[in-house]
Amino acid sequence: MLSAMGTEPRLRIVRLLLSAHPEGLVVGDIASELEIAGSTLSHHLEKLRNEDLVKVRREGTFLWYSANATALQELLGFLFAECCTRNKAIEPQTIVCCR
Amino acid sequence: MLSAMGTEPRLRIVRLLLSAHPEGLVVGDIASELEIAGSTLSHHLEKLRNEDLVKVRREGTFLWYSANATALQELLGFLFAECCTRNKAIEPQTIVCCR
DNA sequence: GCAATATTTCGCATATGGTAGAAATATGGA
DNA sequence: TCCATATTTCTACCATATGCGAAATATTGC
Repeated sequence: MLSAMGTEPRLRIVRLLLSAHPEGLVVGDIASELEIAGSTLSHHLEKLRNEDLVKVRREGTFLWYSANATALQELLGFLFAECCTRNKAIEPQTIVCCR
Repeated sequence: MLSAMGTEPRLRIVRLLLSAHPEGLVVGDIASELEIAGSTLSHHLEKLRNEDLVKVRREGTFLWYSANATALQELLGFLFAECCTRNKAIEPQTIVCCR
């Protein structure tokens, strides 16, 4: 997952999808918004799909991509555990300000 | 940072350093623990250094590498903001169980 | 079935990344 | 100064990743 989000184009895609959460966006709209060629975008979406970071649903000829909150939660949970729980490298409060 | 931690060898390095936090480890010990050739390890450590994910201090002929908590905090904070604050894709409680 | 639109797959050029041996550098001590 | 040890730099090789145009596939409506 880190690797999949570790390139500028794909991080931009994920951020864009998050900002349109939970509906997501149609491929064409992602392409025009981020100015990525269709074939290139399709390639990146495949990688995100492989890591389950995005979900797809078809609506007619359109494919709606959306961020997969569950996967992001897993990733965030893993990092949080590594840094704050399993080891005490970071204080939880420095990240989350939940009461 | 995502990219720097997005390869198996480097994620292993970071996790190992976290488990030895805050003292960290000497390069040679990282190499033998993870069974990575010295030159390869040096290459990975450079990438982690470039992203400020690790800190180094010299002690005689030894270099002690340690995880940079501040950088990890930034990364975690960014992801948390993207998923939980800026957008409401994830509920904070699902990650952190702080009272 | 055919046209129109959306998206993916293919093919290719180029670039970047990982690995590791050998040589170079750095440090401390005799 | 010279030696021993730790680590990095150099160099090369191979695999994988990126980007994109063109062609292929999928879906709907007529």
